[in-house]
Amino acid sequence: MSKRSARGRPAGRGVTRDNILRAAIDVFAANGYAGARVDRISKAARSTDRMIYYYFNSKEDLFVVALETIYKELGDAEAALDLSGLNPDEGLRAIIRFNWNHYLAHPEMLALLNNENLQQGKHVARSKRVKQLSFPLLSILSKVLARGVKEKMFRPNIDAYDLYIAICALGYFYLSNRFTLSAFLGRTLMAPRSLAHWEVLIQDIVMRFVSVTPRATRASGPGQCD
Amino acid sequence: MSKRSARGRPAGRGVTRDNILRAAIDVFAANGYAGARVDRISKAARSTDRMIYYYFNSKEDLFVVALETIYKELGDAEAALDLSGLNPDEGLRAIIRFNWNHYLAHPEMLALLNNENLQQGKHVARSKRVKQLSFPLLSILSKVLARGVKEKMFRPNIDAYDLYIAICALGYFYLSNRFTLSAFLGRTLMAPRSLAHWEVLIQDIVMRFVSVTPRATRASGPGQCD
DNA sequence: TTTGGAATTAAGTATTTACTTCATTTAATC
DNA sequence: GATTAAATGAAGTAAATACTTAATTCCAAA
Repeated sequence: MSKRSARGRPAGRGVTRDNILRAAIDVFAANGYAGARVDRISKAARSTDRMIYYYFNSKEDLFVVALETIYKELGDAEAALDLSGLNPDEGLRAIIRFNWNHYLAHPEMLALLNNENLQQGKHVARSKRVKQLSFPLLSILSKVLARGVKEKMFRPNIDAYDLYIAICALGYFYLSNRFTLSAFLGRTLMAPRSLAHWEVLIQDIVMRFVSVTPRATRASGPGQCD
Repeated sequence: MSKRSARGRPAGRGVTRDNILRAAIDVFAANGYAGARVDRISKAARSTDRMIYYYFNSKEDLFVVALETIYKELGDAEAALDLSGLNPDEGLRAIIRFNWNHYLAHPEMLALLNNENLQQGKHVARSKRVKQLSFPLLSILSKVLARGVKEKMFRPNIDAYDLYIAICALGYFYLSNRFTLSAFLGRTLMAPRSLAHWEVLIQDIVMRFVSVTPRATRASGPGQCD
């Protein structure tokens, strides 16, 4: 229990700021905007309340930056996605898996977005930085779709936006609503087998929707694992 | 602006209690559990803080009852669903539409469930009353599925739970995340045309998934309306 | 070596918030 | 009409909470 006697400028530049931001994402995700307490954030960041107002202006501004951060991380992850060398079928499957795995790896994102929607998106609407971010996945999806249509693998007239929303929905809802779903269905949803099963199922549903010929879908019985 | 001078037992039995409960559902839905203020609930109910603690023990207990209430209303609506005389295809479509329209008609439900999931389902887990409620839709879905398989319209080995989650996901996410989705996609999602389009799309996606022969799906271009 | 400013600590403050105490009033019952 | 208990009003209270004021320390450039 070493007493932190350091003052002035102990940590490297911006380290405190980043600690606060990370702590804020966690605490906001765990407690919601209104439920998150400023002093809990500062404690989790091993800093003080004052520093929050020093680096960010207010609790609300901090929340906006937290939102922007997770959006930026999504955009970065999308940009790193490489689909070259995949045919439309495998390309689309890769997109679906990417989406699913990003949600799985970033539960804070789901929580923050849920919060933002509970507040009717008032922060996203205001944030200019979010609007400036780029999210390549949608255009990647568009191209894969078009390629699949050209190669007669996918049906024409499928809207990329619609498809994107459907892909997100199937993954997001399963994870975001796992607690009420679990209670409701009396089923465990987070076991590795269950997760792997759902990952396959999402792909099957989407591929069946876009494909011209309903190719033999993989087994869909519960508990499928790799 | 009649000044309410009444005291004692002015309103009919249980009216105040019900006013509070309705107000609580609204305020919890609009602000989240932590963001909801007791005095805002009492004001919205045209009552006083005191009455909240008289009829419900605490803010938390009130939230639990609010949850139980919206769950009960879902169960009741499900019980009123009549699918007799429909073939499996139309039966499943009716189930999907019912789900979608229930979400659409009860936005408070989505908000409350989101909240509950943000709190990791701690209230649903505790509530005995929720566990005692009956939700007939799942068994209805099971039967429709089985009938469809028997009549060679649906593929075998489709899990009813999986299908139920998928149906919920496609509707729930679209509505629950409409604000961030709107900002993200730069699209209006709540226009009547958009809603009608999505209602059709959900059905197409699900029917394509379960059907043995991918019958001609209805037009999927954006902006479909009846 | 001096110094200006960035970073940090300590200690508030005014307000809000969930919840209570206690007296009071009305409706039903005898 | 008296009695009783359910229902309500008025006015608090102690704890939390978002945010400030102000003093202090360390780093880096001049």
